[in-house]
Amino acid sequence: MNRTLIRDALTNLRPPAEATVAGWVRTVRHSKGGFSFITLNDGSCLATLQVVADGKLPNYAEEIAHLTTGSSVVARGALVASQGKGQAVELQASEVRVLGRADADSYPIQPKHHTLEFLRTQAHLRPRTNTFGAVARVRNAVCAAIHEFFQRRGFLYIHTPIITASDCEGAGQLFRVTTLDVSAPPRGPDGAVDFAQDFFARSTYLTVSGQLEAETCACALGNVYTFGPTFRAENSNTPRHLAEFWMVEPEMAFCDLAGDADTAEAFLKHVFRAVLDRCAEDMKFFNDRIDNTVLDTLAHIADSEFQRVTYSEAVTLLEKAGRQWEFPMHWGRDLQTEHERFLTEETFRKPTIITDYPASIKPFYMRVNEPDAQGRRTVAAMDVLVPKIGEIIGGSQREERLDVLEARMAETHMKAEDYRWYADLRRYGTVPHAGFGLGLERCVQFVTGMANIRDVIPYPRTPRSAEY
RNA sequence: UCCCCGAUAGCUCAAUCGGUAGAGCGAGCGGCUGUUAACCGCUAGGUUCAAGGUUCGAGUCCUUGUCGGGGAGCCA
Repeated sequence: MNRTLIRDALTNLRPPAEATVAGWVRTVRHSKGGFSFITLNDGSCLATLQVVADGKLPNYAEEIAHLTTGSSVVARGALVASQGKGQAVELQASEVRVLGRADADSYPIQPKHHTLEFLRTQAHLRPRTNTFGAVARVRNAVCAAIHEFFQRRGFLYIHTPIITASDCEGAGQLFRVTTLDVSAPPRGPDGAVDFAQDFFARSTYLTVSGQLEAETCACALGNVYTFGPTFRAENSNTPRHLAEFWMVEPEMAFCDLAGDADTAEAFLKHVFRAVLDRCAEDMKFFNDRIDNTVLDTLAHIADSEFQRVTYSEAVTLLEKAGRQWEFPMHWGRDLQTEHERFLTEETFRKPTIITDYPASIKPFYMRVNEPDAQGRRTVAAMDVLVPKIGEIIGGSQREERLDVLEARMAETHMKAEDYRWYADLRRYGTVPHAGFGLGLERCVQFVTGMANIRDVIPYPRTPRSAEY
């Protein structure tokens, strides 16, 4: 069908102009004076187009007069200046074709306010609402900006496996992938399930991170990034966690922690600026209806330096804050949510990059720093914290020294043979390299102000929830 | 997984001390109107999440479970 997107009809066409539009009915107002106003949305933008259907249309009495919210419609006619007050232009229809009716008694999306919780139970229809349409468009703009940032800088987009045998130590619980009959799996002599008979002749899982594989590509191709789905079987029930989410993971050869942090900051600023520039209408909606701080916050961040502090400096700040912490802070403990929020929301009031965490609380692959003046051992790790969401990016410089890496693996009782391929990168032509991971949904949450991560992905997967 | 809160009409909510369930929106019908989530009138619509328990009597109190929300942990 050769149709005009409503976005283009509203912004690019200058009346009078002929146009055919197609979409779903938001509301209908009938006039016994002999015509109807059909408010049409096609998802191309937040705004709707008012279609005026004259009573002389051949299907007026039979179809148009009984049109309901949610019905799909194709309308052809002249785009003209509107006589009414709510809109600049409208479509004076010469033809209105009803493609599919929506029974008003059972259609769940009524022309009224619905709670986000209710709409979550209608995941297949909620994209037809203003909020979820806007989320979808902003999410798309974020993804486009992500690719654009890396492509402009010469990063290669690589694809790391979804099914993996490695568990990226410490990154959480795994979903097992198997074709074995779960009601009667083959068992070995010791009674344990014999995964040697499974599809891959070994235990396999859905990936929790493409980082280790991305490192192998970076250590050949220079700068690369992955952008794909990631799975965590953690029983996390919060507005910030999903069992299936999308992660962006750049990996850069010949790069240290400072370069990693520079890239992360430039990256976030690019994404925020792109959304402000390209999704003005949707962002105004979020600012008006969801969170009246998002526009100011994004504009401020896109133009200002991120705060950078070391973990040790952060601990000192927290100790001197003169606050009663639920979890008293001292060097060596991980930062709790209350500490991260204090730093990013109260102390600095902007995105904050915390670096150089104690080695004891971070995974084996992070590069070990020289001991500090007090002889404390840290690693070249960084977390980027933003107000309200908390950690939006986690990254590090990777340990490129074989002996140090092997010692760290031994410390944490890892099986060296499982990571032989990973150690090979250090065995043959090792280079300093660094990277980070961005949770796409947390980024979309931050940009839109949506409070619950389940509302920034079309079909959220969380514990006990995969209905659609 | 732990701690709090909640579940009543299609949706959003109300129901006093434990006394027999009500409104708005939506829907149907009628009226009116270049209307703007229109407006006015009428009508229909309920196993009060489930299972037990206390009581003459339970939407209301108790127990358990299910689901939802917030906080925490884990993290992105």
